[in-house]
Amino acid sequence: MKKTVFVFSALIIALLILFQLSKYSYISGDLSIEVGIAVVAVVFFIIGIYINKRTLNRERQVSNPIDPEKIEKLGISKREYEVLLCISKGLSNKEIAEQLFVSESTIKTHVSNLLVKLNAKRRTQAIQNAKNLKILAV
Amino acid sequence: MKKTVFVFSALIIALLILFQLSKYSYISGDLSIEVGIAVVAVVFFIIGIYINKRTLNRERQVSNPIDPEKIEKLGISKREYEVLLCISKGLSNKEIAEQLFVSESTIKTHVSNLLVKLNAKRRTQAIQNAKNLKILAV
DNA sequence: AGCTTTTTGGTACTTTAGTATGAGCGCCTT
DNA sequence: AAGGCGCTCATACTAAAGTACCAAAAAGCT
Repeated sequence: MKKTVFVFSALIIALLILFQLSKYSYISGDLSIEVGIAVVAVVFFIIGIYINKRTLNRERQVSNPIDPEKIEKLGISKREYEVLLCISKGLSNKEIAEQLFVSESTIKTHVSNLLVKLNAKRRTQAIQNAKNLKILAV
Repeated sequence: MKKTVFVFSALIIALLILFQLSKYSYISGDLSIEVGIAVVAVVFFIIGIYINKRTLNRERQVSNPIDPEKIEKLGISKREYEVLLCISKGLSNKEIAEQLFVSESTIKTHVSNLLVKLNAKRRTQAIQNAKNLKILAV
């Protein structure tokens, strides 16, 4: 927010400077009005692109956030979420066990708990539900 | 492409008109230079936003297309692709069979073929690979 | 320290997934 | 008409996945 205020202040100052420049150039006659207008046009063209890009990027981030609060609300623990990430990568229980340095039994327990918490019957469904709940990147 | 050319032509014409307007207003004195510049600024600001939005939208579409050619290239048949879609929805073989009005054996055959074609060991991995190959919406 | 939650692990079992193989049927192409 | 391809289905099997229940460390909290 502070940044936005700063940028807009700079913009207004720049505009005023341009106004003054155009006046001086008109009086002194060493710069044509067309050049001044062209400068203004280019500057604001770039500003338009810049601001729009920032806005759209923000929208894009907002449209696909992973929501830590929702994870907590579902009672999914840290370790369980790690397992969920591995499942979404397409790993088997054994592979997950190797990657997290625990036994396959442990992973099975985690997965079983995850399925209950995500209200799913299978791991593939768990992935889908998790994405709908915004706790996994789509 | 035609559209782009048309838009840019219109822009150049508009700019020329603005130039002439500013000259006339300067001569006749009934419009200040500042107003002219302000108009140019606003117009190009809007143009900047418009063009940028179009470009970003195009990028967004390009960044996530499902590529029918790639499906064909992998030798995935129409029916197999239907099964793949069901898998990505998190359905079990039995549920897919019911939805497509065939036996579970048939689905198993399709899935087995899909795993080979997608170079996957499990259905969850098949989903991931398919997304990486741009044949499933991310 | 005492209590709770998390993480870990096991056994025993059921269900689902996946493989291998064979086979019949319809459609299209040569 | 014959061969190729896609779709269908079955059997028999192996391998994963998932359930139920229990239990003991480990970590966090008050």
